[in-house]
Amino acid sequence: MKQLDIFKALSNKTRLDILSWLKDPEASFPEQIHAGFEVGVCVGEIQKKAGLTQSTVSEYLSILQRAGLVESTRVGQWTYYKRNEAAFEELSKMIQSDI
Amino acid sequence: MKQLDIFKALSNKTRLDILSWLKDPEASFPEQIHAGFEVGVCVGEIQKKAGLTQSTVSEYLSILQRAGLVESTRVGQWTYYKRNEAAFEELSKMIQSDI
DNA sequence: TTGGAATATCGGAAAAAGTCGATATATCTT
DNA sequence: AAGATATATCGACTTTTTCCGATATTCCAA
Repeated sequence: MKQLDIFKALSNKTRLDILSWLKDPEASFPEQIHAGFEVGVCVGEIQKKAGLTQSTVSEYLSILQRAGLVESTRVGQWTYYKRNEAAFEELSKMIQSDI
Repeated sequence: MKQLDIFKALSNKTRLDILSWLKDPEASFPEQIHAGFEVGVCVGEIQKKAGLTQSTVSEYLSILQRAGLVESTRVGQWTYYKRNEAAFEELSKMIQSDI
């Protein structure tokens, strides 16, 4: 069930924080050297801000991605993650109609 | 954090089912003898439909209540639970603005 | 083509959630 | 007051989630 995966993905403080940071990357992260923020934010920056290990943050990002809440783009050795705003709109509507 | 409690409450298949049943009690439950559906549905009916033990369902309902998603009314020996629709509207908006 | 940097994946220990049966509490009936 | 019924709480066990360190993979640069 897809709903369930979304709610599980949102059931963790750090993952909620990450989503909120990605809402305004310019404000939440220092300048990125290798790409503009349009592509998203790379794992390393998110990891530093989260204060958890690299493996944990990588895992968290993939949980968010499997839930459809973020999208990733690989550019060279970096993977950039950004929010999938459409998913949040859908979620908002889904709560009004399906739940 | 309140958001987190809401998402945790929604991170369980049975609890999602209960919320959906409570959306249309007349359709989801046999007639209640001791009260109309305005007050909600009693724990026993929900338990039968969920197919889990009484203790588990009671616990689930209190998780939903702590998250603010349902409200309870005690009438005699029965506790009736119903949805708190305002909470779902708030949640829907919260997803659009806060998350 | 080798070394280094960024990310992903794997295996495991600890904490949390799911679920049960037994028991406690509250209320109704007689 | 006693027994019956509905619900809540407790203690235990199992499953899932959290989070780590170690290792694998991918890609870049010299």
